[in-house]
Amino acid sequence: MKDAGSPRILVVDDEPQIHRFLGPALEAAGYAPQRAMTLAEGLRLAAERAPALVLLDLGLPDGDGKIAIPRLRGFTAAPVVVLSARDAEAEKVAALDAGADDYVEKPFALGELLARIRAALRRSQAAVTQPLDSVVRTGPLEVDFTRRLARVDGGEPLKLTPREWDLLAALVRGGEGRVITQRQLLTAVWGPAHGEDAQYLRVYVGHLRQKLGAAAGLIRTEPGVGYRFGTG
Amino acid sequence: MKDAGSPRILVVDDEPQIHRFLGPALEAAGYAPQRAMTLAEGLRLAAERAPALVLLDLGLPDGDGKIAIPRLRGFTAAPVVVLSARDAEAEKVAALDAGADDYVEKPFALGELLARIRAALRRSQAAVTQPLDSVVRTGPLEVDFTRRLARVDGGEPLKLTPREWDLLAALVRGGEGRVITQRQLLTAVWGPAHGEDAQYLRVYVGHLRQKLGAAAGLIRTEPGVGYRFGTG
DNA sequence: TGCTGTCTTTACGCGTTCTTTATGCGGCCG
DNA sequence: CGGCCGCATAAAGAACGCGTAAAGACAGCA
Repeated sequence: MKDAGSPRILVVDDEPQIHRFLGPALEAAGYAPQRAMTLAEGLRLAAERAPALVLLDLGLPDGDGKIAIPRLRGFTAAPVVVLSARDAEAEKVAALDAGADDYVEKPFALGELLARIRAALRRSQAAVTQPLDSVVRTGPLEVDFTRRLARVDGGEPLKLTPREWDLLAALVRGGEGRVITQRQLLTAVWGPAHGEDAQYLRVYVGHLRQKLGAAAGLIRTEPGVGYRFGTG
Repeated sequence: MKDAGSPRILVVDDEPQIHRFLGPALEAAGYAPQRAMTLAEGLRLAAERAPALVLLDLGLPDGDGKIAIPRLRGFTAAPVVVLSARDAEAEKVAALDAGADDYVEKPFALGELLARIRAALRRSQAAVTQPLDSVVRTGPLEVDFTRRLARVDGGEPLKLTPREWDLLAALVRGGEGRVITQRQLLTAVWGPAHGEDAQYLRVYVGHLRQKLGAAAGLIRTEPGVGYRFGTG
């Protein structure tokens, strides 16, 4: 995405107050705000103006904003930052699962919103230019993402089934020391539909630990939450 | 958001005396007071001028100040400090539950009010930077939200159960010195259905204080209201 | 058809965590 | 002074989550 002129930011919200507040603020921050009051208008403008980023309110008069996310994704890769007054965890997860890039709860500080906008734009830039490292070493474990190989202590490549590999990859990609929730792992490996089947995880984490042998300790359980990958 | 010039403080109160008293006092303290006598005017000014903080009286001619708090929260995260009559503890709790950041009992000492204003502004400033680095240090306590870790004096990570972690996170996220009501904590950790089971809080705050050891003093009880996190 | 490897599902033991109840303490008001 | 309320702490049974094993389902393949 080119940075010619001011990046356009499409604001989809039905409250005039929000537009009064955000319009000048976005301009002052060097963006060109586009204004839409309904979902239909938002989708139309997103198609016509090709904004660099979309700020999307979830509570719109003509429908739940969540259903708009897949439709937006159909014709633009612009990051979607969801604005919502609902602080319900479930809403947040549903929006992110639907493809939103970030989520800002509606008592928002302007500074935080701008920081998240910058971060989202930075990511969308980086996604185009920066390939992920294809090989990651962590303690005795070496994971080669492009070859879909994993080995321990430089020995023979592990014989992993597809699901086992996906699970290991999801854990390693999360980064060392980072907790990855059960739902994140389940949606990454089995898809959003199986976000509740935690038993799958127990079974396959068990398989992985067995095959990892000396590196089994790299997968640590975070009870009630998920798993954490890494040493120490 | 630019911090050019003095931070604006919106004072919403129907008593001219209060404005006569607070106006010069706030100016002398380096703020730019904005004056509103009614709820409607206060909301309008809050949207137009984007004040850094709102001082809100609860007893206004055109409606209970409490209902204004969610509306303010819809478009700004500027902290709201409530001015309340002394003997109305229920009012105080309701305002905090509605999203107020702090309360000052009327009649108030100017020094205390200014101190609470400084604290609230400090918190809102911190809120802009915190979500990005996600590590918060407060006295001897260090909390890493993305890693779900907490440690005291740089020692070993605390072994916290899910509920204990959720409770600590809710307290720390509130910011240093901020009061969080029992209901807010209960709904954050146990869900809205358990908004009344204050005994849970006593049990788990007890567990937390025990595990925090030297940092136990960071969780202070606010009798009849909730808990306050932070030093001093 | 039978074999093989993978995935899904069920069952169960075990340790941890949560919930609930009981009890003591201190402040506040009549 | 005595009773009441809210807070803090301890303890015990109930409930839950984790890990493991193992059986059935299903597809690929000879």
